[in-house]
Amino acid sequence: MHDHATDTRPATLHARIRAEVEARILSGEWKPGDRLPTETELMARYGCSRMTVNKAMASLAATGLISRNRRAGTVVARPRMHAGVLTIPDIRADIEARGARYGYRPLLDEMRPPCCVHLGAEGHHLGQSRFIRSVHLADDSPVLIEDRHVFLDAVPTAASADFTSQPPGPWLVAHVPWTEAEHRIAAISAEPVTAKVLEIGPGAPCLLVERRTWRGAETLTIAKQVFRGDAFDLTARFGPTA
Amino acid sequence: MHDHATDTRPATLHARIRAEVEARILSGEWKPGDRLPTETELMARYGCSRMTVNKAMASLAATGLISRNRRAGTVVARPRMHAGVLTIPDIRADIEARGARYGYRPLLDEMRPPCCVHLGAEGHHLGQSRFIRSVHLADDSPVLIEDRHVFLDAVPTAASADFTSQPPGPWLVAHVPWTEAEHRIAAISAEPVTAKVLEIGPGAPCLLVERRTWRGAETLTIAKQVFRGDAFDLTARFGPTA
DNA sequence: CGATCAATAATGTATAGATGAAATGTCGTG
DNA sequence: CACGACATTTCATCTATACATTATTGATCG
Repeated sequence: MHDHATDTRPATLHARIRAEVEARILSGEWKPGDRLPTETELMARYGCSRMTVNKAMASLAATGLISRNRRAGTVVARPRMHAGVLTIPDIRADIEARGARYGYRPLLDEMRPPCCVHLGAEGHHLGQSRFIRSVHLADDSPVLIEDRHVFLDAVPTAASADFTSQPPGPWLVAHVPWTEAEHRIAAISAEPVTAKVLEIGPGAPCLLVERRTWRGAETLTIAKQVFRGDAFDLTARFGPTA
Repeated sequence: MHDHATDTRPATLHARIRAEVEARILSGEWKPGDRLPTETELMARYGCSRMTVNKAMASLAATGLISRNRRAGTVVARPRMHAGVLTIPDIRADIEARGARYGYRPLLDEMRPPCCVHLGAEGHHLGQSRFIRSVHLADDSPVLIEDRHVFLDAVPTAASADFTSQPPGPWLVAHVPWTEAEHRIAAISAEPVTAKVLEIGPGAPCLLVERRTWRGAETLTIAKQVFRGDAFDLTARFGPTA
């Protein structure tokens, strides 16, 4: 019951320092842009040498969690998702890159009690969520239906966020750092209702993307997106760490 | 002659060491499984302290390019898609995970002159390639058609590889380290010919995956895969570096 | 001949101090 | 008052050294 967060593994000193700093950032105690203690301060706090602190911080900088600058100090990096690893599908950028006008229209926005969310065999309890169903448009024609749950236990600030003009996706990546994400991608036939909303023939091919994002063991959000197959494709790029 | 590989920017000493070792691995000079010099040897070669060498090697180990063991030394890691960052779709594992029997049948295997490959607006010259068209089966029913180019300038050993019983995908990930990959994923309607091979109705939804892989600036391989939409979905998971 | 165990060689971790580079602050001059 | 030169602070890196850890190696012993 004490497994505070998975497990604190103080294997080595610099690993412990790294883990603690990381925990504070992921917990939100140190927010993006915040300056964190100087190496000298941490050195004093942990009673170790600067090299040890340096190793921990260099490691965090390598993964992109923090950003270090000479003299300017070390700050928590804003949660860009890349780390050079992945370009998450940014619908708006994608649409505008094709020269089309992006549009967003929320259809539904309601609170869902915990019981409403049941998926997978996992007994994981997912708390109360805010559920947003929305349509994304390119030049006024709908290209994507999105059903999204944002779990308020993990992201309490989402309760008061305004999703009438801004879709929840960009808001989340801008405000909430995550540690893990899973995408499930499939090709499906459009169901009649879906087809009507997307203005395509029934049975037309659609791209289904189910995305789930975690911070540590907590599920942050689950999204189910249905794209018009003829209007959209995903690209994911994996590159060097640089 | 000076831009040996992109650019050697010896910003710092350990970065330079890291870059040089990395270059030798990616160039194929040091192959997976090879033991590379000990820290003491590198220390002598670069005329620096062991800590500096250690920093470079630790960094490489963190990204998964090399594997380090006490006493046993450091070896070039076999190119798993490392770092737990991405689970590349392994068709065979996926099929067998569902309890089905995996099958592979090559349909075509020929050399293609350089001129045959033309894609994108890029003027990049892609050399001679080996082209393999194949079908992957689950319990003897076809689920995937794959068209693959392997570029022999970048992967000369592929010229003599045996792709009659083993698909080129697994062979490549086992033998060739890559630095960059791009996936383009779309939902399409099956064309009549494709539908016939996949034993589905014409117009049925299919998942199209176009994958392109680089090592540095060189294109290694381009694959176009058409999955039966009802039989398959992709999952990609991005997780912590641990 | 084979199992056991100690020597050894490699990496992993840590400390302390020196040096370098860059942004900030201060002071002096036009 | 404005602007440039210098000093200061602070972080980044490198060196040198020491000890810890661990798997291989090889010698010893049953």
